[in-house]
Amino acid sequence: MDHVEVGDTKERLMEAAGRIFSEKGFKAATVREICRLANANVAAVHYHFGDKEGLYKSLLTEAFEIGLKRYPPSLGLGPEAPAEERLHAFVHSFLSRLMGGGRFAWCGKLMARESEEPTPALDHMVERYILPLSVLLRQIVAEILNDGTRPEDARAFNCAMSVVGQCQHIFRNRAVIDKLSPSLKTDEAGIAALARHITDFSLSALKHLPRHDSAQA
Amino acid sequence: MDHVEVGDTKERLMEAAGRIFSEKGFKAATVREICRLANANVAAVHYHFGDKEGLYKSLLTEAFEIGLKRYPPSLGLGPEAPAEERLHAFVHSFLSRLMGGGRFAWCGKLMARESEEPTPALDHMVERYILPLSVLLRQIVAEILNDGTRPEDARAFNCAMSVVGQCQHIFRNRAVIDKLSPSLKTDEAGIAALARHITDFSLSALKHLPRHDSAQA
Amino acid sequence: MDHVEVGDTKERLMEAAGRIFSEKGFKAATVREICRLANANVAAVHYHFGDKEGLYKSLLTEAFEIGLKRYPPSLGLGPEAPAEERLHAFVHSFLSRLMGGGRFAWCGKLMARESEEPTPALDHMVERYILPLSVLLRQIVAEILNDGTRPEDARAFNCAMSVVGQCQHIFRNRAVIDKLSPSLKTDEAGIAALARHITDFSLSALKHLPRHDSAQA
Amino acid sequence: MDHVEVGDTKERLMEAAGRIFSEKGFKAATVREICRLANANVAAVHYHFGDKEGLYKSLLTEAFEIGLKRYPPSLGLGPEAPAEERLHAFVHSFLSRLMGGGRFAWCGKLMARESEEPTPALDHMVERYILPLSVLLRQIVAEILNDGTRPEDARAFNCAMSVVGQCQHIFRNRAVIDKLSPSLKTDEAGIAALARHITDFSLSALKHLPRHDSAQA
DNA sequence: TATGAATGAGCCTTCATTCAT
DNA sequence: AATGAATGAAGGCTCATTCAT
Repeated sequence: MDHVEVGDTKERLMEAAGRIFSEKGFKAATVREICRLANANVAAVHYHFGDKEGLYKSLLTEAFEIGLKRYPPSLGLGPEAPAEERLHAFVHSFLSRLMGGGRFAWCGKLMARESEEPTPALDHMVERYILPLSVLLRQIVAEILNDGTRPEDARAFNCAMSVVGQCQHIFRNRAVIDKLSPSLKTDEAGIAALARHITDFSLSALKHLPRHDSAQA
Repeated sequence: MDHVEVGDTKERLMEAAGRIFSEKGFKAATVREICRLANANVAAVHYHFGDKEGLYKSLLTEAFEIGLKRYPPSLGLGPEAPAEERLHAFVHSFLSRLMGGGRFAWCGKLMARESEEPTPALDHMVERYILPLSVLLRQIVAEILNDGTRPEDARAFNCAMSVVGQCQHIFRNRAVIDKLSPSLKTDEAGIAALARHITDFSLSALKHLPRHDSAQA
Repeated sequence: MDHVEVGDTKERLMEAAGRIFSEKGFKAATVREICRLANANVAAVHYHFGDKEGLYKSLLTEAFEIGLKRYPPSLGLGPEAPAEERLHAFVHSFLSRLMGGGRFAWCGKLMARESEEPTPALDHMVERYILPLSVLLRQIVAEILNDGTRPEDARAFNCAMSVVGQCQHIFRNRAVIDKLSPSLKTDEAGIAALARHITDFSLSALKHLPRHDSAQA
Repeated sequence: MDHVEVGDTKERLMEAAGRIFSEKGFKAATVREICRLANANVAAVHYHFGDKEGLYKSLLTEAFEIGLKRYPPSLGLGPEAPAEERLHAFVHSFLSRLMGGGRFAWCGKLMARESEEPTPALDHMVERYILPLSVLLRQIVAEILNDGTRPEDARAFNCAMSVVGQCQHIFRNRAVIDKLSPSLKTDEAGIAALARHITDFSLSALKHLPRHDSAQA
């Protein structure tokens, strides 16, 4: 990875910051490294974004905005599509955001990082982006459960966590998984296969989940 | 949290480092902060452990050793116990290691951190601790699937990932979950409830998973 | 204090620079702050004045020019007026330049600053403005002494320093004086009272100063 | 001026900081420059004093402490000595503190600087050191006035300001005075001569000051 | 065994200045 | 005549580490 070369300084800075922040986190990333990658002067960060945190905040908003536009959680399906297909779309898009390569590969990674090591910017992100995603998934889950569970019930929330947890797992444990199962690929086909498995696993679980699930909260 | 006060300097250092490293990660943690918490001199780290990384490595081994001793994945069950119960034990112990409080609360957290941001020490940890855990879980899973799947098959591996992913999820997304569902507790009872849900969800999935699962690898 | 709003860019820049430089000194003042106050672009300074020092130099000349025009050391008195009154005028105008408010409040302050932390521009200021002031005061002093002392004698010089020193004192020790004597005002009436005291003190001294004043130089 | 070479690092740092701060003021002085002069590492400042401001505060206290010990305002005279002599001692010691050379030449300069550009540390300095000096001088002045004026009266305060103002003047206007009167020396003899003049001027003033001095507050 | 002191590298930030338009 | 963008140097500060005792 040598230089980001497209766009004006501000764009190059965001692209570079996206890569670095998503890989190392806010603290461990350095402005110098970002600027080196963006082929820009250190002072440019402070001119365009005020300070390191300002750059991070701008980036975080863009990350959600771009990430959700590029891989929308419905993948084009309307709300009238079968819940099973909508679940698959949710899982597939979620995985793609996290694992996908290309120009905006950092978006999903940054979203995930912010969730694990929150900064003061998290509050707004939850309200604006994450809550709607959570609601959507709980609606799908409740529909599949088909046992009277409502999206706002703890039962639906727990199941939604089970789905999302599976999606994040490979992203969060990349190094370990590469060692345990070196042949597991994460190219487009690999992602598709993973999405298929997670969807199947979750569908199978939801369709037969015993009603006495003693969920709290 | 003011000072660690038990044991000699070396022990206090490890206890303190456990707390700090597990909360902030290797890079963001500072030797000074650890020493302040341990009520020790900055130079003590380098005397006892060579350098910051040496301290981290010593700690990591201890983390797995202590963590797995305190919450063994079988929770006392023998290999002859029903697979359903052994799955529950695996999940419950996993959650306890990550979320549990008390004297060695940092062990599980540190194990998880190392998996997400690997250091050169990871290789050894995988061989010595993680691989056996993975094998154990895949055996349980294969037994529950009961469709000819062997522990070393990709099908079992994927299902094992589905289980572990659910377990890690709440730990990795603490801040977001606290906002989405503020009433969700993680005390002992809360952990037990979560373990019940994850076990039920996974059992339900495994018992009805269609055979054509097109897993790769 | 928000923005300077009168005049074209160059004028606004000088007005703003006057306020900032006179309050903070050359080094501590920043071009950015001046431009913000002048509602002008950072580059404007370098366009109009070459660099920060160029702006300062232009300003310094203006400061003396405007300051001495606004509060001339004679306050309108002719050379035929009694020496006592001319001394009072000198003291009063000096104090007004330093402490007075209003549109050009910065002029006197800047003159005093330059005297304390000289820049290369000082030489010219001394020749053009300060020396004539010094001569004027020494003439007044010599006339009051009325013991054969000539304006160019060390005796007259020392007495002139005594007068000027009293005038500058309150300006230079504002913060301390405010604490020692919080009720001391520096509005127009306060300045007048101070001028009265300094004049009385100095007149009393000059009229009875013993002849054997062993002044050097 | 190359290096400060006596004492351990902390002492060298304070000596060097004394010189630099007293010459340039808090803002314009740089930690790097101080450390270069002290032949110490930049980090040493932060180790011994926390930060730049901590160094300055430590220094300021020392400045008053050392300065007043080296040149006590009474110069050894007891309170029973004639007021005229005590005034001379006050003036002479004040001048010596400001203009004197030698090992601790910076003490008086730093005291004066703090008075002109106050930092948050000023409050304490006023209470602890400056107020007693002010009281002492006002007692002397009131005694010389011998017209019923008490030390706490505005009349005494104004006269005290007149004395102190004369003392500070040469220090604050060094560059200008050097140009107006190049032959004026500030070696020990020069300081003594100046002290004699200021004392004579002030005594002459105080002894004949008209009673109607319309001083305010 | 343990520690107060010291160090050099690197951090984020701010500065006066210049460039291209 | 004026400006938004960009720059290299320098600012204070913190870091992990080492030294001398």
